[in-house]
Amino acid sequence: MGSYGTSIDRKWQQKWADSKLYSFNRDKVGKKLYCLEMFSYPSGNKLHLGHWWNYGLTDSWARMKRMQGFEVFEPMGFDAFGLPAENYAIKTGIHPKDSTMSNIETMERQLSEMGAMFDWDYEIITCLPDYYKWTQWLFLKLYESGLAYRKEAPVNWCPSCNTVLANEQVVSGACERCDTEVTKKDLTQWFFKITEYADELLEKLDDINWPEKTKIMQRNWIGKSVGAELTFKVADSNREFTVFTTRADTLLGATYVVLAPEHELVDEITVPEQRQQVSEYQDFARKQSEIDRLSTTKEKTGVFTGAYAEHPVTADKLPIWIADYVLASYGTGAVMAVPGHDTRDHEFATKFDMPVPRVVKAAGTDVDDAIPFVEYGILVNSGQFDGLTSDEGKKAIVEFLAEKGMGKFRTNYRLRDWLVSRQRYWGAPIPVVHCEGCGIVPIPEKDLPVELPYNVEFAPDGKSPLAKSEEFMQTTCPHCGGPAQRDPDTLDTFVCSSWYYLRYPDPKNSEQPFDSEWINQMLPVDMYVGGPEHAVMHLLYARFITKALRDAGYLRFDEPFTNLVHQGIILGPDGMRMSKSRGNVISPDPYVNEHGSDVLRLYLQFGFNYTEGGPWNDDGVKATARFVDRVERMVERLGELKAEGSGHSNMASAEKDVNYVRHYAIKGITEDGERFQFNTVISRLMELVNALYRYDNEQESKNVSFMEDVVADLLRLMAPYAPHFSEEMWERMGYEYSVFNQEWPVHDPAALVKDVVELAVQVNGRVRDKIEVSSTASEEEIKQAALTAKNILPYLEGVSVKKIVVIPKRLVNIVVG
RNA sequence: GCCGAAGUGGCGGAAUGGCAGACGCACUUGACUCAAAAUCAAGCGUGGUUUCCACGUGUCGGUUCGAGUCCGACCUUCGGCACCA
Repeated sequence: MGSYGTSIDRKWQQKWADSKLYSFNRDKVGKKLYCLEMFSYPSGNKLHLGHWWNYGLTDSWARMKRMQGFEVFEPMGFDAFGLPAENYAIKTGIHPKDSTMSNIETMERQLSEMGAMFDWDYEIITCLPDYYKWTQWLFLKLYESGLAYRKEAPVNWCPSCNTVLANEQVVSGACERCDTEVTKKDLTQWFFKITEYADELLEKLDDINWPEKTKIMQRNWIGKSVGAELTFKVADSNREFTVFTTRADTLLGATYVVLAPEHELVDEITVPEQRQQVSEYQDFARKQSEIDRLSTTKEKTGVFTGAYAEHPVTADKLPIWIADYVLASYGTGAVMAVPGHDTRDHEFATKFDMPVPRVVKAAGTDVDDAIPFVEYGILVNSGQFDGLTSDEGKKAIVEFLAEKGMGKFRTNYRLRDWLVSRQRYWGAPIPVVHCEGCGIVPIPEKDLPVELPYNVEFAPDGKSPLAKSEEFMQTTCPHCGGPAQRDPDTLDTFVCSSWYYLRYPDPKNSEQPFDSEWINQMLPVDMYVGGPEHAVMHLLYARFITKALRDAGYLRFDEPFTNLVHQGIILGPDGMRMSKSRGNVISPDPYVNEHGSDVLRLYLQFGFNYTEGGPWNDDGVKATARFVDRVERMVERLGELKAEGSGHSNMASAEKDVNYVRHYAIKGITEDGERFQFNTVISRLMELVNALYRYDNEQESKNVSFMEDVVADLLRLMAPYAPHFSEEMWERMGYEYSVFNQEWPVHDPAALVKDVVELAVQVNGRVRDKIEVSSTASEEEIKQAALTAKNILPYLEGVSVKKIVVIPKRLVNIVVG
């Protein structure tokens, strides 16, 4: 057994700390590389393998960058507000602050044992007043910019617990605590106007180096659609409503209209005889989740209101229905139904026995094809618009209505404004007061933070916990000095995490959230690494906040994260997501204690694909422990050989072979490490070690100084991936501290040129023989060698050669027929 | 349901459209050992008539001299769906 283990981990962790090896040198900001890992949420009491997977492996990437000459900034902190701590408090009576701070302490210890380059001088914890003071400041800036506003919005409501539920707490339509059926309730809540930035959020995706799939998801989430808003009058009434449509060309095919069950007009227009049915249907819709409502396979439902709308062109009477497939939150909450040309409308009309006229036909056909026909084509049965193409028709119809003030072109987004109010305790208080005389009054910046009181009642009883704290609620109006009440809600924790990357480089600043001059040098983040579960929401919110602060004059860059990588997810051994309730959470501690931190790190790197993850299985941990021992034995062996003092100094073919593997490894490790492909990095290290062993075993007389050069390169290459161990070996080789101050090796292309290369020879795509040719052979020489290869000749008898494809250094394919 | 991915030996996983299975695990055999462990060496996709041949990357079809890789349809699993973070 080798000597590597936790005592070597401790030794180097201590030395790194004492020598401040990883302290960020502000004078070198010109060479800065801001490497950020999504910070941890301290809900469980311990770090699990998923954290290691994210932080440990990204740290290896950052270490390589450091050796390549970058001044690496790699901070760590905690996203400490949130629902789980509050639920835990309701269950156990332990205060969220106490449980959170104690979890953080444990996690800090475990993170130190990982041996990452975190500079703890820059730690941030979002639930502490010196951080959330600035989260509140952010709210005020958005408010000043007109980007924060209040409106009514529904929340999940449990009538039995009398409380607001998170989506997570609703289990198949029922409250997770008491199993009562969950309904919706409207509350006035704060929103951030992210939709104002919809276009920029869409366009600037082109400028950032993110996984393409993430960009696609964001594009789809924003969901830009270009269309028109058309106005319909309610018959025999002075009321009217607008619909959003991308297919104004099909307007003449509209046979009815549908309002969302929540649409404000529904109660006003419903005729008495339909009232009961309508209100029952509204209840039904209220209990459904949005995902259910958007299902395209479930049977369509809906109810007639008894009222009619006037068709804006023909003045025909169109029945007004309500149906759950129309959402209040998208477009105008109302649609014109064109069953001949829309799949959902078609299903609905068929079910309720309504006519299905056709107003668009495929260009160049007389016979109509599928119904509904959802493609573009030529307008028919559309009166004055007949014969126009769909594109021309859209334009003509909207312009025709626009003249009458009943239509306009309009772009609509699927993206909705960001609801930031939470009726919970464990979050940053919203920094406004409600004054009877002055209305909503923001707290002046100098009075921040609005501190979260420690003593409150968490029990769910229909009120925000803060609303029950008199001491917190009663205050004076900063404007008129009269009595006022604080806002009892707290901010969504996504607000805390939407700007933390701006605080990290300047975390102790008590005058401002950050020094703009400094932050404009340190940002944007050069590499951001976190889970794919954050592909849309967190990343979109952070991008929005960056843009909002830029426009408020605090930042000079447009995008917060230049490069992004998503690590995959390490599942429990059962293939399910690790969770306390499933009892499949794997702790890194036993592995660290038994084998040392680096063995776990190496195994995670070697055993999985970083962007895919997979179920945990520790069968291979022993293998990486063995690899580490193998390297240690090679270092010892080299010591013996040096002591013997024998050997030679030639670079003969045996040395050249080792040198090839060495430079192949340097090239591969540099390239694969760069793109987070750690499993092949470790493979290349193993191949290099295997080559050294083969050389040592097979060569009677060895070139010891050459071997030492190779081992030195091996340790440099291995250092990012096994930092404690490599540092120890580096010291044992008698080299100067620290291996992390060494320059990253660069491969020599000449060492990778082979004199003779082997080519596969195929006949009609099947490998039939192999030939060896000089690496400088011409295409003609290669063809001749292939055509005369021993095993090829039988395949050429009685057929003619039609074509020969030569792929240099790979293969020759002889096509015969 | 919608959006986005992924499916390769007994297992983890490699493969700029170019010899599928690198590197490991497990297993088998040999060396060393009184023995075991450790270590070292060799073998290891399936089938067959075994210097060779056929088959083989979720399923079916297509493009190509050549497809794990590109295209179309489908199946399964995973991530997200706006109050878990």
